[in-house]
Amino acid sequence: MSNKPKVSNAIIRRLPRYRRYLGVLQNKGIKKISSNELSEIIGYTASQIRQDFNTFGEFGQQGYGYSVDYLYKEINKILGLDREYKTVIVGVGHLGQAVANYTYYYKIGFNIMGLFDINPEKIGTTINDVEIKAFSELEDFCKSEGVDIGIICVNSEGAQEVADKLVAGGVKGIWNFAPIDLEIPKDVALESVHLSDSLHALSFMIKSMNAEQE
Amino acid sequence: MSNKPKVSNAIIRRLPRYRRYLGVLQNKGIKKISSNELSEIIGYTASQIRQDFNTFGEFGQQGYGYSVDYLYKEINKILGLDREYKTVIVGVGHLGQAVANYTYYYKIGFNIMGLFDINPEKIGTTINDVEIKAFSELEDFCKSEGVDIGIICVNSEGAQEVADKLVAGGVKGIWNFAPIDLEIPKDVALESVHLSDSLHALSFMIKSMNAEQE
DNA sequence: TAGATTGTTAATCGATTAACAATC
DNA sequence: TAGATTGTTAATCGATTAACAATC
Repeated sequence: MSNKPKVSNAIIRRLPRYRRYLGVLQNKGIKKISSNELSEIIGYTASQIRQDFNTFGEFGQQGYGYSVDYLYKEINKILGLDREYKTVIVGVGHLGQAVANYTYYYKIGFNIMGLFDINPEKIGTTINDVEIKAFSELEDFCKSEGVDIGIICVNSEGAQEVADKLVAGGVKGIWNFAPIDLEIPKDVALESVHLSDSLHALSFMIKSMNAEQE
Repeated sequence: MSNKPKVSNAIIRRLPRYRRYLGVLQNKGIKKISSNELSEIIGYTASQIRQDFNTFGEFGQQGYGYSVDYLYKEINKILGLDREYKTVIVGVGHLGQAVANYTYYYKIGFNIMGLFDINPEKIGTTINDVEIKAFSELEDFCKSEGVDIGIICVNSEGAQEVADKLVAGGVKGIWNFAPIDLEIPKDVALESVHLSDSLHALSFMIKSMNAEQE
């Protein structure tokens, strides 16, 4: 067991954002950036940026700043994006298809090995050359293919059952879009996108802003 | 100008979750719940739950607990869900359609008044009886219909332009699914769902868990 | 009334910011 | 070298938790 200090959730949420901004800088051909310059565009304090990076190592050079290319590569490594993942999508409604096309389009190392649904009319058809299979085959498929990540795009009623099959199939992480908090073993990573929660937070913010103007 | 203390982001993110759990309790026919019982199922400490609620008022009764029905209704009010919102969706790809069907299906006060796209083949067709219109009509439509919320489901290249039109059209909030941080006036609420950031956070968590087992 | 549980103040904890020595 | 900027320690701030008086 390693004794790395646990990385706070706050930092975990900022890391992909750093990556995103560094990607933009890289595309612009910018070669170096200081914590102060990055602070200007990303909105975190320079101090926080340096603290965040130094949680994982020393990526800068005193008097100079950070090399964009190097830092981008290092953050990719930190995020575990220096490898590929085998994924399956369960539930091929609009959301499932959106996610399927999304990961397909961006080709970023999350490869869709299989699509699963319970609708007999969908089973056997394909999306981006990947065939839609019956839900009953999910667990065996995950085992035989060595699937890393299960993406849940079914409704809240079916989501826990899907999660159970994915866990039984040996996935290491679940990306959940059903509006429910899944129960899974603590050695399986879980990331939920609760769209309704997000919309309700927006509703709250709109209300708060109106209240301020009174 | 009201002098309500600004509600922290941490609380804003917990509120929809309280609502969700209270909805489940309500469906189960449960009439009262104590902060301790709620703590058991939602995972926050009882102390935090009481603190959160008391940010907005006194909703409980000493010696008894909280009435599920009453608390649910009050949290709805706090979130601004005691009214309806007029929305438009810009970008009717799979994600836009997923969101359209989602809000349509749950019928929760976010009414889709219009759908917009730049693809001439889609313009004129309908989804759930709502016609897809040309992007060029967006601003005028928002003004004339009094649209409250704009939902951005276009790619990152077009997103800022869409946001500008929505703001010009007078929307009060933007729900953004493009993987970019939009620049909008500070009196317009912005909630972004960065799917790629979410997926990358999952990747990080998977990596961290593997590291722990070493 | 007695027991239970809230509302609220006080204490603790963790995250953010500031400061500055190290060093390129 | 001198100036700039990181890496890192110290100070501050805010959020969470604990404790308990109020009260139903």
